[in-house]
Amino acid sequence: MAPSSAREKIIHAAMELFWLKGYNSTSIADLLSRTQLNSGSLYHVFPSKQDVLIGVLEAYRDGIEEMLLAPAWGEIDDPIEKIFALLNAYRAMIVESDCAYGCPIGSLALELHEPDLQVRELLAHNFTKWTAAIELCIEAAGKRLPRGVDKVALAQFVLTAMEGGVMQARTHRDVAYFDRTIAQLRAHFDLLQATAKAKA
Amino acid sequence: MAPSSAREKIIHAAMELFWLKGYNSTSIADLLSRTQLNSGSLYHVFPSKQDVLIGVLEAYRDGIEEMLLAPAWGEIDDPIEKIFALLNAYRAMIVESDCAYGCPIGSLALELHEPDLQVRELLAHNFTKWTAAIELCIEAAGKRLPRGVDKVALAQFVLTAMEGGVMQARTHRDVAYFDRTIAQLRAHFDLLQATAKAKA
DNA sequence: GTCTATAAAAGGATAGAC
DNA sequence: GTCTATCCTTTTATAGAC
Repeated sequence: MAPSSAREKIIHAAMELFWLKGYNSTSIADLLSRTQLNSGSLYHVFPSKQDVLIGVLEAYRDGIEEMLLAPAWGEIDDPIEKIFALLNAYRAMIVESDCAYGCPIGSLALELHEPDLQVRELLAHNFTKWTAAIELCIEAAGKRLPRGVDKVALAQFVLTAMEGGVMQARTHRDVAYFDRTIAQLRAHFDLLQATAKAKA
Repeated sequence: MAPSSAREKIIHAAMELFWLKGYNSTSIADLLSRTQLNSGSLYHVFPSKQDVLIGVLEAYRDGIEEMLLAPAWGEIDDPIEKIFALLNAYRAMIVESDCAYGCPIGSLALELHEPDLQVRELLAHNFTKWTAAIELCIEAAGKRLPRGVDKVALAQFVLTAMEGGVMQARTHRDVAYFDRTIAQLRAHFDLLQATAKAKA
């Protein structure tokens, strides 16, 4: 599990430090001290700090199934429960961090005010992969949800609920803000399912 | 309308620059050049950069009615339409900024990873005043919403939808992401109203 | 309360030997 | 690919005259 190459060490450290401190507040010196590497090694692999950021965003993008979805879903089969199990995984991270948790992608998306096109597209792609996974659950729920429901919009709404709930829980340092958001989302799904049933 | 005192000039400039560039990416030099002041004047009023931040957050907190709610609501009386009129005001800011708009409070809440207690409480207070205004609308909607609805949770859910919608619209540089989020929130309110009506 | 000059440190990045 | 040393800029903040 210990990262081997210099590249892996740096990406590993940067994923953690960008998450804990943010991009601008993480210095190259922070990355070097954390990895026990020297600047020559870092700059040999990453010509600039932004290239580290790109590597981090690619790692999140490529690891979403293995790092996030698979652990959250375990043996859960029910597609709607998979959605709420994913949200519950975020809840666990909030609690574990004493409510300081922030979504690494969401935080970077708001911290970086004038990102290069490549960075912005990687942020967007991370969101798209996340919502695509939710869309598959919504598809799989089939007739339990109303016929005319906008599946894309509903999947994005789940992401909205996660991001908004995480932001408020973090700001208030109180997981109840997350819980109330998720309870509302659950109510929304329940109402949709009741609607689908009534029309059937 | 032109700010008079040094303090007002700095707060005015900082509100704009923190919003456009973020807190860490706005330097004291940026504030000085924007205000045409010298460092002596700034540090006479604000002993540190963080004190400027505190002043900015206080200004947002104290200006929420006049700067945000009053313009958004104009002559709208219907309490539920007031909620969506406020969200529509955010939509206008998104469009006006070519989808680079970020909520100034939400962006700061995610950019600042280890804020002082005073800063964090000001961020939280800004959110609380926002959701309190929504809560009043929900109260005013009275029996149009179901009896047992959690008004606090629903008001926070409106903030969640705004923040999540803004985040996605900005990241994808496409207002449609905001629109889809708000459409889902509208559907949620419609379902709640239908429920209230059916039980009446 | 505002001016100019400057300290003191941190930041990203580079050079050239090995 | 990695090492050490260092350049150059930016940044926050201070000093002391006016």
